[in-house]
Amino acid sequence: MNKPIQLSSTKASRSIYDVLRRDLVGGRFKAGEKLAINTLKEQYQVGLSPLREALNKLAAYGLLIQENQRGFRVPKLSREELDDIARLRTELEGMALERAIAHGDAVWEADLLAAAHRLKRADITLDKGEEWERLHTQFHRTLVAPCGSVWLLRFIEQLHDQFDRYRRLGPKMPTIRQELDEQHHELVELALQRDATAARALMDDHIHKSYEVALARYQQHA
Amino acid sequence: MNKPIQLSSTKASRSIYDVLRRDLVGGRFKAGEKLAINTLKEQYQVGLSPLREALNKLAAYGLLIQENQRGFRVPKLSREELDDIARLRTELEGMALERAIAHGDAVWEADLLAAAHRLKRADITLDKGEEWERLHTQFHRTLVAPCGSVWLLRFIEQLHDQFDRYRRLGPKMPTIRQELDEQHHELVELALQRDATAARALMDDHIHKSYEVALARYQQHA
DNA sequence: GTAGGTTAAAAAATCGATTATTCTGTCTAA
DNA sequence: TTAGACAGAATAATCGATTTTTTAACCTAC
Repeated sequence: MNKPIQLSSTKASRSIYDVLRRDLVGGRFKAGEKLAINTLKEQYQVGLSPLREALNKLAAYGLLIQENQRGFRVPKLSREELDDIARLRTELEGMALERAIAHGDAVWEADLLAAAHRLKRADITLDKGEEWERLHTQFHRTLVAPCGSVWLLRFIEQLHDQFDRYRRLGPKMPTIRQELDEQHHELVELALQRDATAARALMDDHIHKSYEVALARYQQHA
Repeated sequence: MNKPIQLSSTKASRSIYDVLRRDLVGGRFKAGEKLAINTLKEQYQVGLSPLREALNKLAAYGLLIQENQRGFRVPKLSREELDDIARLRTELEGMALERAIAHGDAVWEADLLAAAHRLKRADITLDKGEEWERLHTQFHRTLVAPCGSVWLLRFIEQLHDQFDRYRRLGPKMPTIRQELDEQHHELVELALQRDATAARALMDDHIHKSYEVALARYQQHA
């Protein structure tokens, strides 16, 4: 981290939260790293106040650790936490999927097909950049959207971000990655068939496969 | 809201977050109310920067709504949201309780007895002020503490705060309140007996009774 | 009489500078 | 030689003032 990153300007100060969140999830900061506020200020070309407010929000969200009078730090990663996040994500996202299948209407079906299609188009190009990540997140969000619980969706989104921090540091593993891509379409099919049990089982497996990708990093080094 | 509230001083600026959180959960602000930052600044005797950072954190936590360039607002209350919070709290706190009963050790047993005892002492005095609330929260936290999931505990705490916003606006209902007090001891007994199924069932009922207290407010007016 | 536009007042957001705290390296004493 | 304390530098937190944006009132034109 040492060069200016974003100058998308026009109101950038308001979106500094989104940019930082994206960069934190994307692993542009080292885990455990201490954030030098003045450096960030220059890198992101924002004032101190908006920056500090964004950092405070990110700390409350769980993407940063705020230490007494010692600034902000990127949370460390651990296998224990990865296990925790994966397990809880399985429970909550499974729960939400069942409810979404029970309540989703025709609009949802259309949205789901559209989200899956956009994701598939991005799969094909194979470069899997920031845009693929966005579409992938959007797909999973659409899948559980009509679950009827605002708070459940909120927690799932938070866990998703946490999980992605780990997953995106994992190795390529093209076989598993391709299986994961295929599962997205299978999830849509099961959802449209309103087969909650099968859909939930597939979601469990989907998260477990992603978990294995993330876990592979710990089995290599450390 | 129109008089200075806290002058506990010494480092008050750092704890403005805690004070505001307590006051928001405790219902000292009207639901839907717009917070006038300059007024808050005077009421709580803090500077603008610490105050704004606290408000930002509270917004990320879900106790405030942050509107584009229009400051902060206390979230509205609705029966639909109360249903959502109660249902999700039942699921998550039940899940955590089962895990805690499976993993809790002897230290936990002692902590639990202590927390229940302190709460009972406070029950007896019957005035049910801020101190009772603190002990009550602490009791429920102790109950699920050894569940093994940092993230689950985090979400439960968040939901607990949200739930309490509603519960504390409910009517007296002394009969139900007394039943609730008694259930705390029964929960401890079942936890010590490691009867996860019965404990979870009792927890479901416990939350449901609290839910009825909170709900009563909507059945009266509105 | 009302809709749309203009302007003044209020409030929120941001900035630049100041203050307080923590960190780091060095010196002294046991 | 090492532990502890001190001083200076670096950094975080806070403050007061400024800028920007929103809100509300008023005016004009249709």
